[in-house]
Amino acid sequence: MQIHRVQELFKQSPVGQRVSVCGWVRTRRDAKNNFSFLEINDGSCLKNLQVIADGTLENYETDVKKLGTGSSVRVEGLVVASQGKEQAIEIKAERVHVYGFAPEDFPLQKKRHGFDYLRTIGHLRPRTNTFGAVTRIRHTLAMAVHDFFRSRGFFYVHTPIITANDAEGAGEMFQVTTLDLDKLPRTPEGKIDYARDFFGRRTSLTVSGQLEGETYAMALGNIYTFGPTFRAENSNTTRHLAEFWMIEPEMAFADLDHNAFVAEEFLKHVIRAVLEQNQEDLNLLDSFVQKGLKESLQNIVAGPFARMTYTEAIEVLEKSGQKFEYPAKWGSSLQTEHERYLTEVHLKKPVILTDYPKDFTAFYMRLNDDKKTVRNMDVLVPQIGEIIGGSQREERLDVLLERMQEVGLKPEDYEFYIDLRKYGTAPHAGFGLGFERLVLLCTGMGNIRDVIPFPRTPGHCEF
RNA sequence: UCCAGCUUAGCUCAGUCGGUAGAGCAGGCGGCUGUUAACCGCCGGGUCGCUGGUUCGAGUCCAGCAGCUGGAGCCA
Repeated sequence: MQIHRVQELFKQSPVGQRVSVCGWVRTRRDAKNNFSFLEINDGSCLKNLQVIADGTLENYETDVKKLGTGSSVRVEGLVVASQGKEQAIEIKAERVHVYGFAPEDFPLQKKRHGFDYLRTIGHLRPRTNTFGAVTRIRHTLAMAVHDFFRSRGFFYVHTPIITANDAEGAGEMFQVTTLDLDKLPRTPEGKIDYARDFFGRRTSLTVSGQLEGETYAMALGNIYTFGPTFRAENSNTTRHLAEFWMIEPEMAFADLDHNAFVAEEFLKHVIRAVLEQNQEDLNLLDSFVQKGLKESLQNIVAGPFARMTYTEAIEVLEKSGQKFEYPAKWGSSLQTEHERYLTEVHLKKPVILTDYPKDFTAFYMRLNDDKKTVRNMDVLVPQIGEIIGGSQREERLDVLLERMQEVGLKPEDYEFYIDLRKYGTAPHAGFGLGFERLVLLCTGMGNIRDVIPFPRTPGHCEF
């Protein structure tokens, strides 16, 4: 017999049809008249399916009356109009097969749990309403990312996970090695002999696919990557993970204005997808996790983002009359408190900040004519802060080499990157977006560890 | 890494002025009901994070340690 998904049953309301549903019992309520209500969740949607199981079932006393929260069942029966108010349809069971009981020590109760506790049972937390909703929204976002780029002619490029370059110094890297750490081979000078390592050289997990992505943009035009990245930073915050997924488009013959345009369109596209496809899940999160979530998402897609240069932003902050712990002044980086003031108080919407001082930006960002700032951008959104960082890349070989020297990078370590400027260079631009931060924004969840199925943070690697 | 806070039953939490621990939920038993985070009654359930100190007496005050959470920095 075909297995029906709960979401489909609610959508189609096939009253009178005989169906089969598999899922997990959320709660059982026994009625006196020798029957029980079972609420079954199969993960297809937030709502549970109500099942009427009565004493005529051969295993009513032996099995059905013992079904506790967490048990897994297959229910076969007739779809009928419900007499109750909370649902339009329910199943009158003709057969209830128990795959597995969940004993009384099942850690999830029918009540709400704290997210910290749920984090300690990461294998069971997907069975809660909130994590089901977050997982479905994460899925919608991932699909919408591919949908956005495909519909605009971008090619999906798989950049390497294991890398031999240290990208841009974007962060501390996890080393990849097969050397025996107890018996490290040494060179005559006493250094570790990486020539004898698996790849014959020192390698790490990637911190960004951007540099490799640029090589394909300089051939295929518009490309994007969407894959895992790794940073060994000792960051203990609600916005950082050691393993996270990043989306990095790169566009040939594009300048920063176009880059900003695409970034804004992109954010609006994926948020619209969630607003359209996850209404029930959003309602749950809006009422139990973050009040006003839907409204703030609608606010993001409603109007144009604000645009401002770094220099203008500093002026706004200086004139704000606001007392900051760190006063804003030209030449120093924007603090979290500054970003929050701009998006949440001053503008009350997302803002794209551009043209930061070169001193605290990456070497590959295109130098402006003032020689003091670069053509970069940060997209800041209320609550989350920086969600996108990007730039027009430095396509002029001589300027790039000068910048590398300035920040102490050796050209021989970036030969492939320099070749792109040497042979048929072209203006190009791109940005990077932390996928989990996007999920945070769209779910209203407060901690990034709760929007990725298996979070990795300093001192924590379960499963 | 720095700063602050928290740690009491399986879970969520209360615990006053320092006087040897309480509720709800979950679990068991019974009742009631087309119920819907069902409801009512009864029962079982505790190394109060760990170590030490102050005190006649510490869940409560002090110190150290551990874990967790939040904020900051680094960033996506």
